[in-house]
Amino acid sequence: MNIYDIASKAGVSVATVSRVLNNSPRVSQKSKEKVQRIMDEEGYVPNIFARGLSLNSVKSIGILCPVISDINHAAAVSHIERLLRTNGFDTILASTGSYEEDKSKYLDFLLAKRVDAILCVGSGSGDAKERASFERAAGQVPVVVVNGMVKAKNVYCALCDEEGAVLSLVEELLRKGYRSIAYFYDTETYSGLQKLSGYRKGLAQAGLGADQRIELKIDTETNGIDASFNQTNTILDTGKSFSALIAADDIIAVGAQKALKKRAISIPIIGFNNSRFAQCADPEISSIDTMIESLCTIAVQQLLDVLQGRPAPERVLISASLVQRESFIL
Amino acid sequence: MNIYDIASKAGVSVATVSRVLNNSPRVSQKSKEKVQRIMDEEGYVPNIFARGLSLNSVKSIGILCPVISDINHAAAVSHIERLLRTNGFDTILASTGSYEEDKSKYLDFLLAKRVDAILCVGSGSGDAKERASFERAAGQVPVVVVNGMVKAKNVYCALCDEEGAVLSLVEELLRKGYRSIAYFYDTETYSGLQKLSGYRKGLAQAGLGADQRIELKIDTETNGIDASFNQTNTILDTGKSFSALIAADDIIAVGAQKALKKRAISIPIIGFNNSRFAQCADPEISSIDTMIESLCTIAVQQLLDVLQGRPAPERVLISASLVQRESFIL
DNA sequence: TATAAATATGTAAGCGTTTACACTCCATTA
DNA sequence: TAATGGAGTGTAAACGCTTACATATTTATA
Repeated sequence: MNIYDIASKAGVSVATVSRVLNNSPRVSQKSKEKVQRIMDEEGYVPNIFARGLSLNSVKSIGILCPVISDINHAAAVSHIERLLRTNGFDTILASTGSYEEDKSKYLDFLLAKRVDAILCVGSGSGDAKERASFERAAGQVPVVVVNGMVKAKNVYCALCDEEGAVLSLVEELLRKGYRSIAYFYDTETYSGLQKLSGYRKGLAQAGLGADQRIELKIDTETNGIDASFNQTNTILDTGKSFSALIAADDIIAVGAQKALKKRAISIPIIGFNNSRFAQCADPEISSIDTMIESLCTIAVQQLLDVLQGRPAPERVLISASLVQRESFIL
Repeated sequence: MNIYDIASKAGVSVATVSRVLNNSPRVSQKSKEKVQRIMDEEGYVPNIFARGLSLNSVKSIGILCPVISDINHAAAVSHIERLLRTNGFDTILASTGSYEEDKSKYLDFLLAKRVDAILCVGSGSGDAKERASFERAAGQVPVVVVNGMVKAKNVYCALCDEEGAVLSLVEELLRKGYRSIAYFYDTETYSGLQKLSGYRKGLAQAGLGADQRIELKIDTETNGIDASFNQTNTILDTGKSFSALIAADDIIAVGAQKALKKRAISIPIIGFNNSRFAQCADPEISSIDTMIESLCTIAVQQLLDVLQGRPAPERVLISASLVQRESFIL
C-alpha cells in the first residue's frame, strides 16, 4: 500500500495525495476529502523511510543520556520525550551506561540515525576529547546539553548554578555557626566540579583553608547508599568529625545519614537533586533542587529555536532552590 | 557524499561499495580494503533512510513505557536499551506518561516509525481495548511485554509471579502469627491485580474472609510517599489496626512506615520492587524483588528469537525473591 | 591448452516519497 | 471576445541505497 495505490483509488495523481499528506493548501477541498477518506479506509501509513530519503529528515531527536537508570536522568528523559513529541519529534535513545564513558561513539550512532538534533542529559568528563566529539557533532546538527556544560562551539547548554547553590549554602551554614562543614561527592563531571568549587569558595571566603576542608569522594558505582555509609563510617573511625554535611547527591546523603545516626550524631545534612530518596530518609533530608524539569523545558526550547532558525541563547543558567526538610532548616 | 562518490573515488561500482558496506563475502580483499580506506578517509556515513527504504527496516525497536520517570521502569529501559544496542538495534522511545493512558496511539506512532518490533514495559489496564490495540500491532511486528501481561494473540510476555510472591509472603506472615495483615496498593493494572489476588488468596486459605482484609488503595499519582503517609494516618485514625503490612510498591511502604513510626507502631513491613527507596528508609524495608533485569534479558531474547524466526515461548514466568532488610526477616 | 567452475564486478531497476515545472481550467478584466 | 491570472492537478526526476541478473575475470580440471 503506497501513495500510488491511494492515488489510483482516489482517481488523482501521487502529487495530490502527497499534498494531502502534507497539508498543502494547493489542493481542492474535494480532492482532499476524497483522498483522506481513501487513506482512512485503507489504513494507509506513509513510509517514513521514503519520506526521510526525500526530505532528509524524519523529525527525530537523539537523546544522549549517561545512566538512564539514575532517577534524576530518568525524570529528565521522561520530560524531554513528552515535550519533543508534543512538537512533532520522536526520540532516539542512546544511553551510555556510565558517566565517564567516551561519548563519541554514541554521538556517531545518533548522527548515523540522521537525527535532526541531539540533546545530551547531564555533564560529562569535560575533557578535551569530549569537547572535540561534541564540536564535531555540533557541526552537523544542533546540540543542546541539559544540566551540564560542554564548552564547545555551537553547543548550547541549559544548566543550573550549582556552584552558587553550594556556595550560598556554605555561607548560610557558616553564618549559623557551623564551622566544620563536610562535603561528600562522587562524580567529577563538570557539575561535580562546580559543586566542589562552590564548597571550597565558601570556606575560603570565611578564611578557612584547604586544611579545614573535609572532603570525601564516594565511589557510588555499585550501591551509592552502602558506599556512602561505609566510607562515612571509615572517616568517623579515624576520629574526624564535622558539624554539618553537604552531599553532592541525595543517595550520598542517605548513606551518610545512616552512619551518623548509628552513632547518634545529629547534624544538618543537605543533599542534592531533591529526589524521592531524600524524602524516604528519616529524618527527611533537605535537598538542593536543580530544577531539572525547568532545564529540560528550556533546553527543548533552545533546540526548537535553533532548528527553526530563531536566535537562541547559547548558555542559560538558572538558579537552584533549597527544599527544606527535617535535616536542615534555613 | 553518497555511495556513487565513494564508488568513483575507489574506481569500482556502487554494487561493490554496497557489498563492502554490508560485509558481503562476494568482494575481493583488494577491493574491500580500497573501498574501506576511501570511506574512512571521506568520513562516509551511509544514508539510513535510503537503506531503510530499500530493506524496509533500519533495525530499530520501539519501547513503549508508561511513566519512564518511575524508577523501576527507568531501570528496565536502561537495561533493554543496552541489550538491544549490543544486538545491533536502536531504540525509539514512546513514554505514555500515565499507567491508564490509551496505548493505541503510541503503538501507532511506533508502527509509523517502522520499528522491527515493540517492547512494552509494564502492565497496562488489561481491558479489551488495550488488548485489541496490542493484537493489531502484533499483527504487524513482534510485540513483547516485559513485566506485564497482555492477553492478546501473538503478544509475548515475560513476567514475574507476583501473585505467588504475595501469596507465600502472606502464608509466611500467618505462620509467624500475624493475623491481621494489611495490604496497601495503588495501580490496578494486571500486575496490581495479581498482587492483590495473592493477598486475598493467602488470607482465604487461612479461612480469613473479606471482612478480615485490610485493603487500602493509595493514590500515588502526585507524591506517593505523602499520599501513603496521609492515607495511613487516616486509616489509623479510624481505630483500625494491623499487625503486618504488605505494600504493592516500596514508595507506599515508605509512606506507611513514616506514619506508623510516628505512632511508635513497629510491625513487619514488606515493600515491592526492591528499589533504592526501600533501602533509604529507616529501618530499611524488606522488599519483593521482581527481577526486572532478568525479565528484560528474557524479553529481549524472546524478541530476538521471534525476529530471527526461532521458536520462542509466548509466556515466561519467573519467580520473585524476597530481599530481607530490617523491616522484616523471614 | 581448452573448458568448466568459481569468483568478482557492473548495470540497472526498484524501494516510496517530495516537489519543480508544466499544464489545464475557469473566472476576471480590458 | 481575447488576454490574464490564479487555482488545481499531473508528470517525472530526485533522494541513496540494495540486489537480481548479466558479464568479466580468475582458477581449477581434464
